[in-house]
Amino acid sequence: MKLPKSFYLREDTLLIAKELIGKFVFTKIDGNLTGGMIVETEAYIGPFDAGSHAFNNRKTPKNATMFEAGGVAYLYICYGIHDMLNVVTGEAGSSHAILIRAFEPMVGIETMQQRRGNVPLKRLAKGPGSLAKALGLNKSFDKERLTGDLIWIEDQGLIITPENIKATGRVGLSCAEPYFSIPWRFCLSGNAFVSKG
DNA sequence: TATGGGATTACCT
DNA sequence: GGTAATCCCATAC
Repeated sequence: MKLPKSFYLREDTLLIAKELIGKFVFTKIDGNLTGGMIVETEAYIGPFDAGSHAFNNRKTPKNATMFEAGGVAYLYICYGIHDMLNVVTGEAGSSHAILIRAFEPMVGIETMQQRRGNVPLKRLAKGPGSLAKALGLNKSFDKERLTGDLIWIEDQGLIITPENIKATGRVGLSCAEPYFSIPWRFCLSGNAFVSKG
């Protein structure tokens, strides 16, 4: 079943980030259904997190989407090249978000390979930039609802036990401690599609 | 109006 | 394992 808006509106973003492991993310763009099982996420707790765009409640036109109520997508361009898919969580104004870093391809693999340039299956959606590209997403999908028919996340009843979720420091940040090594990255232990570690 | 940096990836050795 | 590619936008002048 498609996750309802209430799933995203909760304030416990770290819990949601863990719960997203083993869920299924899909997009349907130009009639092409693509997606797979989420195996890696990172939490960004806006106001209290120097690694977040919204640290100290810093609000700009660029990150305004993070201040929306939960249940929308926040797409951000990094290094001018890579689009990244985030899930906004919490009530309006919380500025919490979760970066989807990797999924295991399941549906529409041919379409995703065309978008990615026929890279091997193992690299299809490994890493946030690759993932967004495989799903056909870019900044024009910023602020798109996750409860509509364009981008959504499903619970397919898969149970992931806590022992199978590994928490580590986040990747790619250049911010100061303790934010650099705080374990707010979650991945499915031993899964071959996790981007790192 | 000018400038610097960024939640990365891919390719070369 | 190291490094170049690449471009939007927030900040400063």
